[in-house]
Amino acid sequence: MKSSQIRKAFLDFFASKNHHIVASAPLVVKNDPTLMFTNAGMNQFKDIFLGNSPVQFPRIANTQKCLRVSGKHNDLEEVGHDTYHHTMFEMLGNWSFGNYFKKEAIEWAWELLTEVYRLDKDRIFVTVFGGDQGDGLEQDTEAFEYWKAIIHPDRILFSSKKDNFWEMGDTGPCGPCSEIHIDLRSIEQRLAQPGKELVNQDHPLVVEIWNLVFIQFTRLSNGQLKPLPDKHIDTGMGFERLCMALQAKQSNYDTDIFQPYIAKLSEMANIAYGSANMSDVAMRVIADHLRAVSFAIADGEIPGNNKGGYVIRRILRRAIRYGYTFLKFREPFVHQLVPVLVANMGNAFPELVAQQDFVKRVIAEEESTFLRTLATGIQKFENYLTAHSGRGTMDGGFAFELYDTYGFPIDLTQLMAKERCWSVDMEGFELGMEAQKLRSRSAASVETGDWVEVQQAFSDTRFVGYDAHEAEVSLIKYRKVLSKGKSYYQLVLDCTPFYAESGGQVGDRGWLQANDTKIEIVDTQKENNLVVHIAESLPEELPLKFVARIDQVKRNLTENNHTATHLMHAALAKVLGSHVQQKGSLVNEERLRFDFSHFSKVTADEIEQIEQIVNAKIRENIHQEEHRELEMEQAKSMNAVALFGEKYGEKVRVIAFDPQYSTELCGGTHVGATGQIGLFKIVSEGAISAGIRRIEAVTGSAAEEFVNKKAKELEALKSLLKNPTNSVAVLQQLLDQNEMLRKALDQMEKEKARLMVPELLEKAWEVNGINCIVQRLNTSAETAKDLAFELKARMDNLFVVLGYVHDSKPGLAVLISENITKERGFNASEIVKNLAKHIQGGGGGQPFFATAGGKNPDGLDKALAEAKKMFAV
RNA sequence: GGGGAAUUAGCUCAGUUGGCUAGAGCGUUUGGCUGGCAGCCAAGAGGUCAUCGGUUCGAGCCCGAUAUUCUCCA
Repeated sequence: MKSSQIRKAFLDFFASKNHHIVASAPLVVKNDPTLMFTNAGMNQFKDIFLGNSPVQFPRIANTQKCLRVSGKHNDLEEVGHDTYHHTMFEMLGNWSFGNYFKKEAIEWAWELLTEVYRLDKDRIFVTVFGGDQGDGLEQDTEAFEYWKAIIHPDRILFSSKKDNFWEMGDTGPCGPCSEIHIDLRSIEQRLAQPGKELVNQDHPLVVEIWNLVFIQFTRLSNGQLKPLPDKHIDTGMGFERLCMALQAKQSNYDTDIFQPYIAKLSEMANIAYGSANMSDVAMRVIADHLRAVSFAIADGEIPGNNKGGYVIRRILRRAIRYGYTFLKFREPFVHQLVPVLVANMGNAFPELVAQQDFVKRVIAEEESTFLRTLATGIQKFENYLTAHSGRGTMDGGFAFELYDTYGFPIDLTQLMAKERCWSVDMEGFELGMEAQKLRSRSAASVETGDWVEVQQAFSDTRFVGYDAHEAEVSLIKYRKVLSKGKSYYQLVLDCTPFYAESGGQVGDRGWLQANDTKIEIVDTQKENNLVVHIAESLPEELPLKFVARIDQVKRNLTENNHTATHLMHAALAKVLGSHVQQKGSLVNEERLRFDFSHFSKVTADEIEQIEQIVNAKIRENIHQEEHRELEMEQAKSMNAVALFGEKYGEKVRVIAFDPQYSTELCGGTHVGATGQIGLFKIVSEGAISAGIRRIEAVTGSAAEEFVNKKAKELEALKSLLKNPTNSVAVLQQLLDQNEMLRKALDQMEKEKARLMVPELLEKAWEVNGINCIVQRLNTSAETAKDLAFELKARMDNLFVVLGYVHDSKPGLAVLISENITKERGFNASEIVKNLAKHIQGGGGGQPFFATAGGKNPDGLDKALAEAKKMFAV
């Protein structure tokens, strides 16, 4: 069975059991402060489990792309070294939200595995939760009974809380689970040791393939468990492992999910897979990481230096590093695998096909950046070895600096050191690392208190802000949050006119008022689907009912910018082409910022065209067309623009300004008619990373101010230039002229020095074969220096002391022919220091030439006199 | 969000306790030599040492701010 068929069979099976099949959520998580990437199939249903969102379909199944780089069983550094760890993987899952429970979950799992996939029943073992004293929980006899009806009790194992009790986090929904394991060893091995003994022992061929979680409790922050009124099923089956089992392979990497990349890599590197351990590891690493990185980029997470972007960068760089070291690639290579990936997975994940070029380009760019980083690191490394030759051990601090500051991988440092028979002080390295981690952690801790529930029976905050700017609301719950020594409160209301930050539009500000108490709301945000109103302080007595009113001025200005963003998005596609995809957006009351995929600078001409189109649309005063509750299919038929990497619900909202021109899926708020925007003006355009440009723009009075300021600046410049007809040419001429004059002046100074030379040479006197010149001048330090060097060129065996006063500051220059410094032991630096005492200064230089400056011009003659004394006739 | 670094010629980079008339290789220009490959020799041009301010007799170097870029951690 091919992997694509295996995936399809799963979805078909659960569809036949009345499950609604949903698309995989994006890999990149938005609106959840605790999570950067989707790391489990249940992520997109978290709000349903938490009770923040209503249940639309009680039965759901899907395949979900997931990414894990850390956690109890996942360390990035291990991926590729074994046969079954991955960064990105697919999780097949079926869900019940308050619908069926343990019986059906167990029976269907068995039916699918043994009747559809026809797995060998003798190879299957299951585990059941064995109870836990600390939590006061009995063993899960219910699950045990259901299993006993279909599988021999010998094959059922009871396991501890560690393995068989699932929790979402420190608090929240949780419950016992039941795992299905499969023994893929050969008959001989199975006879030699019963598979039962290897379950949960990290054996590569006795693996868990499916976890059935029975959510029946919620854990409170005091650690207690509270039974849930509605019980849920949450299952997850590792797709890659399932394929390994069904394709009778010994390793996930031997399945048709990974082999195409390995084959291609093997061809590119001209190294057969299986020929050497480390090259095999490298190929597995790259095959795995290629998938993770490509999917993340397609979902909008670009390699970068913080948050999710940094995770992606680390994964990609790890792939490059393995290719560099073990497959000897010296040019970007990972991006060449993207077409293979698209050919393989494009069918199941259309976003890959649509974004293929972009993904390829971003990866290629990151690859060449990293290869450059490696090159500078190698140079630093070599410099260090030369500077400390003979030591044999590299200082851990330096190794850390190489890693921390120059991004040079520590294992590469170790490898290169080993090749030279050096070692690396790893203790010192770890020390530096720990200090770094400590700093970061202490800077970013957030403490959240328990929710104080004021009212029950709550499903979803109703948003009324599209139509109203104020509303009567009641408080549902609130909590206190501590972050970086500051505390604030989060409030949840039954309904609200406050728009919560999302889709780039900032959250509303405003007030909650009840009789004489007034609470200021400084921001509104979303945590998953939960709308939280943020207040810096709360009154002692908290009323239950309020009038909620938003700051309307801020909202209006924000709407101007949001609508302008839509108009510009459409204009960009028109002017630049259809490859323009939104990659990020920020809309607040001051300006708008829009990131989009495009591979070259937007020219001044194009900017002008874009502004023209947008301003024309503003002047048309187009009325907003809003469709609040559309089926996704309907929206698509209207050609509404949707974003990759954005999770849309079953019902979507569509905003159009002239359906022929701009139609977008959007939850944000907009102007009633475009004329309100007044004026649109692009303020800046630039690159933000490979293949992504950023435009910032302003509207309304802010745009007016911007234009006026520019005009004033230009006026001021022109009037300084005496209002010429062609001010640019005049300015250029002025700059050229300035450069020319500067050089001419330089020449003059040198010339002046040269002219003084004969006169000075005449004043020279000779003592013991040394030609002495001591003279007071009226020049700058620069000229005196030139002069000294001119003299040196004309006369041998020279000893020169020149004194000068420039800008009412005295200075000295001492020059001695090099042969004399050596033969007679004179040192210009020491001499000048001595002489400088008379002018209250100090100085120094090389033995043959030194300068000094001072504060007291009156002492200059004294200094020169002393110089003369040294060589008195 | 918190650290560490970098910014010097068209490019890649040196510049060691502040004393520098700021260097190298590549590239470039000119002249000469030369039968191949990155040909050889000689001479030259090319720098407000990122920007602004400070310390100092003196700053490419020290201190502060800004900008841009790189990088690690969360």
